[in-house]
Amino acid sequence: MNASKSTVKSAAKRSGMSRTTTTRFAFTGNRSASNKTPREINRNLVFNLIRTRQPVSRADLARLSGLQRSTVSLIVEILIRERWIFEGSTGRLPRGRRPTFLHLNDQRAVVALDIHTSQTTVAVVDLGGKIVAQNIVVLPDDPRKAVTTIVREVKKVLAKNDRSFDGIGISVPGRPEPNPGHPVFTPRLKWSVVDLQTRLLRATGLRVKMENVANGCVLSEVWFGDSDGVHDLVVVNVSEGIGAGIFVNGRILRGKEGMAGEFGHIQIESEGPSCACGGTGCWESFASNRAGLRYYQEMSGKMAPSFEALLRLALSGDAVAVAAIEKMSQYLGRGLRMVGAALAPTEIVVVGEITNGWYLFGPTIEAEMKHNSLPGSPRLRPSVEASTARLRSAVALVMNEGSL
Amino acid sequence: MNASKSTVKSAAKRSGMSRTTTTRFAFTGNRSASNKTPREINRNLVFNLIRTRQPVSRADLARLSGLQRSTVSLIVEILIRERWIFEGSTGRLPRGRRPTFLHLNDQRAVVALDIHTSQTTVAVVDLGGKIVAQNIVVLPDDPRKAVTTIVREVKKVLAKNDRSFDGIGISVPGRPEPNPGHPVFTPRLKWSVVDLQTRLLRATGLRVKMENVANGCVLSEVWFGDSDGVHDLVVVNVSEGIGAGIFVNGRILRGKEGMAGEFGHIQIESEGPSCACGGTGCWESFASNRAGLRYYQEMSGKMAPSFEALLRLALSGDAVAVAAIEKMSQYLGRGLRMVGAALAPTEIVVVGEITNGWYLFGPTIEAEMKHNSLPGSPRLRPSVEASTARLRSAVALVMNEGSL
DNA sequence: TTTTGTTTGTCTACTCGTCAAACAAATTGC
DNA sequence: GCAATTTGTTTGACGAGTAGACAAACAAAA
Repeated sequence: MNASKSTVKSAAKRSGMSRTTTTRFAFTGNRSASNKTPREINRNLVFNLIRTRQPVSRADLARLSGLQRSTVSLIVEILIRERWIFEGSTGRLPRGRRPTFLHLNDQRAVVALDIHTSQTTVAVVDLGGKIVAQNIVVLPDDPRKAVTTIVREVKKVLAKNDRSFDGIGISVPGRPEPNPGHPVFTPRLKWSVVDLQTRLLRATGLRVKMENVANGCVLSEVWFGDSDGVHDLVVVNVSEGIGAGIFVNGRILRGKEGMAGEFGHIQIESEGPSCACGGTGCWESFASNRAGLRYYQEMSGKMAPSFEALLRLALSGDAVAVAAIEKMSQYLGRGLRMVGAALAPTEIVVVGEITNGWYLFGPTIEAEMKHNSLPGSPRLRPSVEASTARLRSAVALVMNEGSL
Repeated sequence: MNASKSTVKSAAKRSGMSRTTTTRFAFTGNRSASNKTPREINRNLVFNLIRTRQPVSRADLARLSGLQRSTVSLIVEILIRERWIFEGSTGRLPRGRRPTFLHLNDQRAVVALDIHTSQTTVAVVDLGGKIVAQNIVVLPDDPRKAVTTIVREVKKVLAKNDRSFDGIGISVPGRPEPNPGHPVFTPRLKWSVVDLQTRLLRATGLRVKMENVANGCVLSEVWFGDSDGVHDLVVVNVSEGIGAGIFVNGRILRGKEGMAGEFGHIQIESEGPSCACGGTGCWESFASNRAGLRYYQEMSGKMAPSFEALLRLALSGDAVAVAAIEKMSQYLGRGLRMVGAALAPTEIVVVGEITNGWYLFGPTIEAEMKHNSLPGSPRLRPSVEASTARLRSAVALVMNEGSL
């Protein structure tokens, strides 16, 4: 009704005035915030700081977070009551009153499963990412027996380790999108991950979370990596196939039905070997471990028993093995350039067996990646201890509510 | 010190108990929240609801947002005081007391610039996305004069339109990452966008924001599109080159130095025409408008004056023109399959001249995209009125604080 | 016309959570 | 022993959302 009141006379002159209203609008999602919201946010913040900086005092937390000491104290009290952390000693000593140091409660742990096509690692990982126990199991061929074996091993490890278990985190090849109704894409497994999930839940009563290998490594990197301000990161997993985990804007990019990051099935040549996905010329048929094995066979006429064996050959000086992996590395680099152009992450981390020969093939991969690349080309580095990363991801999987 | 108190006896048994603690942890960024944070979030929420649902009553807003009516009233009071909205009439009438309807204040507006290599559109767009005035300017070749011309036209449009202007939003080809120190990537422009930015700021005193064309279209789609729950969206801009704007997890994916989405420079064949980026076999050298023109020349020996002309030829039945654009469409589809595999968005929107011939070439593009694609293949559609989308993006650019 | 039921928007009391400042406790240096 | 420094807690003020009561406004039925 009083719209006439808001008539503006001279637009150009008024423009200066309208700038006094500094507030603008952003998309903050479509969930409303209550007066409990700040506590939720700050609780997360404080917990993550304790996780990454432990041992740490309340005063330190206040300085790191920007919150008042009193607020930090209240939040810490809750975290202690809920057994996420506890008070302990040892740490940097300041001049004045001795601080009480806070530690992550490493009595809390998760069961971690790192599933490969043939073997599976069952482990216990504590809240701080330490691998407390570890057990490699070779699975039987029969799908039913495979699942039963895993369940048995999990129960064994639960009984043996006297901890408070929060859940089970599983790393699988493929895309086990957890939303109901959505299909599960795990072409390399002979048995059903959904089946495993329900049977584990029934057998243990624990929450079970599954995740793609590459996404898992991303979570590990983000939770346990020493880099603080990780905002962009792509993990490329090179094994039998190639898949990527994409971390941008503080979250994993999942995409429809969890299929984001399937760079391995992007066609990089119109002609090429046919791929399991039905297409031809997919990146992974040029740059995966299986491609390396194929090149070796083509070059030498002989067949290497496994990629690990081929890599050992190359590292011990076999020229043909080197040439085969070199060719694979070139294609790897070319594909990584594609990843860089698509996403422009600050960093690409390569996970897979080839990282064991990084000093030999890393330069080739990187050179090919940087060749003719656009500005903003990412840093490239091999993952340190991929197995650890995959197991550690279980902690993040089970604990993580939001950015899962 | 009292860590002994937290020792847990039987892990397997206790696991059930630990589930009572339902709260988990997420990454919520590293900024702490104050007790003003909920207001900030809810203010955004309410404003966006008014923007998309106007005219709308306070009671409706409460229902839509999940907030209490009293809370909504307080927020609305602020928004009215700050002149973002005003009370008016007309709207759906319920049984009981007549509601007061809230409208966006369409006296507030921005100047929108849609810059192409040769011509530029200067427009006034109000808060609701309505294009109030529009003026197409052909720029002189001389870089300095080009910038001067734009500044002059902006001043003219400011003087002519009696509104309260909040800023200037500019859509440019290239990647004008606004962070200081970062390089600006606009290879198709002969003059400096940074120069334009500072001169516009000095001449008008208004805030100036620049954005890549594709990202701009994303913003338009998200701000003014009728789809509510847009969470994944990729806009692929096909003109002289090819670039994509990526919207995931409620934000634009920018990447290092704003370079994310440069799919056009991904190599899809190892052999092919050399590209401006220095590489060979880039997608855009097979699927951009310029590729279409090249195909036509190769097929007919004749040269079409522009892609628009070529498209007109095709639409009027010229078989060679159809064949040329058909070939371009096949490559376009193949590249879109790549975009789908990389990001798995729910929807891909194509922007560019070719959308004017969608009924002819759309099916080819879509068929090629779906061919051998993975599960979770995206929907594909042409953008309606690309020029409008680009101009409207100015509003989002100027108003948007967070997801810019 | 009157009555009844519905809907809107405001008001008030209450709760939650952060902040700021004061304060006590603990520790080092002089 | 005393001052300076640092930690962690306590207290009150303030901002913000919730829940429920309330009056006003209106439509439909009596």
